Amino acid sequence: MDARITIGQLAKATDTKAVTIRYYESAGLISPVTRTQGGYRLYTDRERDRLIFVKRARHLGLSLEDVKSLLGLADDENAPCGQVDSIIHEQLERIRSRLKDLQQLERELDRLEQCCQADTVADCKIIESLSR
Amino acid sequence: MDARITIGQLAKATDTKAVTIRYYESAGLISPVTRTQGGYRLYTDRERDRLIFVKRARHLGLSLEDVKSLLGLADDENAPCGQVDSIIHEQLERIRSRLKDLQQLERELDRLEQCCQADTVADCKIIESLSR
DNA sequence: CATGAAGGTTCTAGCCGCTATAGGGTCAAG
DNA sequence: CTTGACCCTATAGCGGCTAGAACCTTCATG
Repeated sequence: MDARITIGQLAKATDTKAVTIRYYESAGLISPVTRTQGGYRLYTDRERDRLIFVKRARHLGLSLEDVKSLLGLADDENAPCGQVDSIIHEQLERIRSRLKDLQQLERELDRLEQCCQADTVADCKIIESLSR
Repeated sequence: MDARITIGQLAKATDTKAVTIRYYESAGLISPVTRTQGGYRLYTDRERDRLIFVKRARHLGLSLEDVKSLLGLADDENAPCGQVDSIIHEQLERIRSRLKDLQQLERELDRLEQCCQADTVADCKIIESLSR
């Protein structure tokens, strides 16, 4: 119980790279509970869970800053849930906005792709379209 | 005819920032035709057109590297058009792939947003879902 | 012709989220 | 005690800009 693992073991257990874990530490997300005399970072299950949390949140496209906020909120049982909601909501809005942009882009590229049947650049409608 | 303009005038004419133009130069996209004795960059209509080309291509989400290739191709009337096509085609595929990812993300975030009606973090389904 | 504002120059560093490299030190097994 | 796998810190790089410092040029005005 409360076993200590090294960064490499934590990395394997969470499918993260050790360098990334250290980077998260520098960003204030996850710290080792302690270190060996030689300076090796040591973690417990708690940090493993925390790292899994981070990975899930990152998978949602949230910034490290947002993930940090979520971790802070998760640590406080009595914190109001509204802040969590709004982080998720804002992310959803960002994603929807990017979706719109990309859909527009897809249409433009698709149109461009269709329109060129030339052999050389001289007659290329794509180049023409970019030059106007 | 063949009037020379400074970087600030070029910037205004193309709605680009001067720093960005210099950055494009450092990236090998657009150079001034000449300089004043004092070292000011001077451009002509040709560079203005080139910069507009760059902006349009960037608007399609293409990397500066791709834009550079397109510029090179556009300069050579006899270049085969296939390379242009494939740059556009690959970009379209990238966009489609990102669209898929973002649509998936939207679904996940939407589900998450729906599921939390709690007051505090203790009962928050979002936090729970991230912690599992 | 001198002055001063507006605009130009180069260089360096910062943003995000890592990733890679160099040059070392530590740990546990044999 | 040696070996080899692992770990440490520090620094730089990616893309596509953006911001700032410290300085220089240009040109219209008095």
